[in-house]
Amino acid sequence: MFPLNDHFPGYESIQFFAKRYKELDVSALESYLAVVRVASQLNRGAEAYFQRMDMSQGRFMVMIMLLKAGEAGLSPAEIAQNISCARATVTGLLDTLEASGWTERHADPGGDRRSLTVRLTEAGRQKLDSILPGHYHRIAQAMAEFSAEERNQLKTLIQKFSLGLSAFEATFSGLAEEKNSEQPHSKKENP
Amino acid sequence: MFPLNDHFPGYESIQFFAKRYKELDVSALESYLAVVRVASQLNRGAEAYFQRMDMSQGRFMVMIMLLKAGEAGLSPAEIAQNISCARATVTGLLDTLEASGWTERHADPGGDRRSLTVRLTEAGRQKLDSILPGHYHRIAQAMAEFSAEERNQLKTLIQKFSLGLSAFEATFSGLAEEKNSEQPHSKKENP
DNA sequence: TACTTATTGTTAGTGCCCTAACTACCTGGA
DNA sequence: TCCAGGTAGTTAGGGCACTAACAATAAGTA
Repeated sequence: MFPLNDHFPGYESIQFFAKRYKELDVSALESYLAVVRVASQLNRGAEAYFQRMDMSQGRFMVMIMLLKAGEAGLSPAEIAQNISCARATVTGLLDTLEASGWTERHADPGGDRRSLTVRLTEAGRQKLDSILPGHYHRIAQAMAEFSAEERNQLKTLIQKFSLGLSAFEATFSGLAEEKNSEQPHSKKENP
Repeated sequence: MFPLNDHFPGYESIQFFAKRYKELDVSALESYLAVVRVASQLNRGAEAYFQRMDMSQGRFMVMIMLLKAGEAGLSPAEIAQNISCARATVTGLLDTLEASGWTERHADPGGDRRSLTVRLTEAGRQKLDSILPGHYHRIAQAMAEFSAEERNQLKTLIQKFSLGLSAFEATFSGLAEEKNSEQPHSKKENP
């Protein structure tokens, strides 16, 4: 009923590709695909939830950051860095958020006339109060069957996986790009 | 150097939110965020790799499915189902793939004049041969430090997590939608 | 057989995020 | 002091995947 997608990379399927490509490490691919699959499921689920709340993942992340920043606020550039997206993307997100009345742009109190300070409005805080409990509930439910030890194991293994990925990416993007300051895409982390 | 994004949901950050929202299950959220973070990293990495190869994740998945299908080919509707995307999306992907000469649409041999059969061309197969070894190499590298047992643990825990997610989604999307045949979004699974 | 209902692939239009290119502004060395 | 070079936010334009609606065709039923 809800098997996201059973067709795809089932065991026989992996065998098929393993025969054709000797670089394929079967058990590595199995774990990898399991993670990818859950990633997709996660993303889909979150997107659906946020959509029901008249919200998007990107806008949500901005609001989360601003809630945490409090009165001090954040500049668009800081937001972009924190949620790992392009500055231009933040402009768009803020336009939408501001149209809804959930954030405000103010002149930088520090006197840099290029810079802005963005703050959550009271309405914005209330919006988050209407979204976050359900969000956290979803997450708690998803992990309900996990023992404390399992949670730790999962976290640890995933982090190790992340390290493995990073290390590898680093080696060869290091050659090609070397110095590519403006950090591009990536995204999707929501407390 | 490559910490994707350290700013975001660090431990102190979670405490901050835990104070504000009692629904928040700290250890659940920690594991959840670890997965989400890796998901993002994964996606970003794959996207970067495919882009370098003049390819996109969606088009790649279509080609993978077609390679597996062989001479029999697949209809656009089947492709959509297999990779969990909308039929309209497949139309677009096939337009692009066809323009590159990697796939072809043929009249359905079964005689259903609504339906098409899509097949990989020889050039398409060669394209895959130029992409997949690197792709599998990436994956093998990422998992290189994992013992057989760790790979299994990771896979098992992730699958359990997936089940937890599904079970929960099912309960309340069951109420609202009930009968929403045309399966929408989701995506991102590539062997 | 005629009629209703379902399915196929496509088009049109939307949202989100990206890159590239700008203007305005700041900063640090000749 | 002046000016070369960096940084802030924005605009313009593109890619990809989605939904909604469509015409053509198939299948099920009275």
